[in-house]
Amino acid sequence: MAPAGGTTDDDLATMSKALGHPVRVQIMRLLGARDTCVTGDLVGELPLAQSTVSEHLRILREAGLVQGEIDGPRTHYCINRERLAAFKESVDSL
Amino acid sequence: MAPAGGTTDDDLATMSKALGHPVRVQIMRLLGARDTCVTGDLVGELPLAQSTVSEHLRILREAGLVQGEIDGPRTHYCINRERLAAFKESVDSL
DNA sequence: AGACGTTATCGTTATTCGACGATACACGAT
DNA sequence: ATCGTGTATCGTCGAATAACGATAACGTCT
Repeated sequence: MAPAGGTTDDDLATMSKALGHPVRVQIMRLLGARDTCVTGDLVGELPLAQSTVSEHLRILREAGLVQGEIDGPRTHYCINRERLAAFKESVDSL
Repeated sequence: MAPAGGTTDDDLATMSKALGHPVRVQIMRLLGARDTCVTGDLVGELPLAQSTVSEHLRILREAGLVQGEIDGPRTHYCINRERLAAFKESVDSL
């Protein structure tokens, strides 16, 4: 089975797992709406501790769904469009 | 945010979580290739105990991605196309 | 250099997951 | 009714997850 868009089934599982938490879905929606935002903004939108939000961002980042760019003292997060597209393609292949 | 295809973000998270394991992705592929198959067939294809496979099927079933039809002593599993389509739609909306 | 603001990491705790073997359940056949 | 076959469920154990507070790391400003 040729993996779609250079994405293996393990990648599909990893990215699915990352999306397998309501808060992380919400974070993706927030990032999609604003295109980019700082960690603190997300903390303000969510009823969670700063460290917890940071953890969720780490999981999304390690799955490749999101990328963070350090900008001085803060970090700008945005959706990794390329990876997200690859994920959609993998899901479509099911 | 209007949920796509009657699917909430929680549903999206639940289904993503169900797909968040390589074995379950593989099961979906197997079911997709054969259209339907009996639990025993899947056990034969996977290096896992029967009870473990049954557990994975339960998770996929509870997430709605798969449905099992009892046929005498065995159970035929097949992909729930409707729910899978709703899932794809939800993913596309990200 | 020192203080502040922002974010990531660490340590902890309760909960959930993944895998297995053993067992119970349901059905068809004898 | 009993046996055998195929599945699901239960109990258990180790590993991973989710959440938090506390703390460390990094940049910026004075």
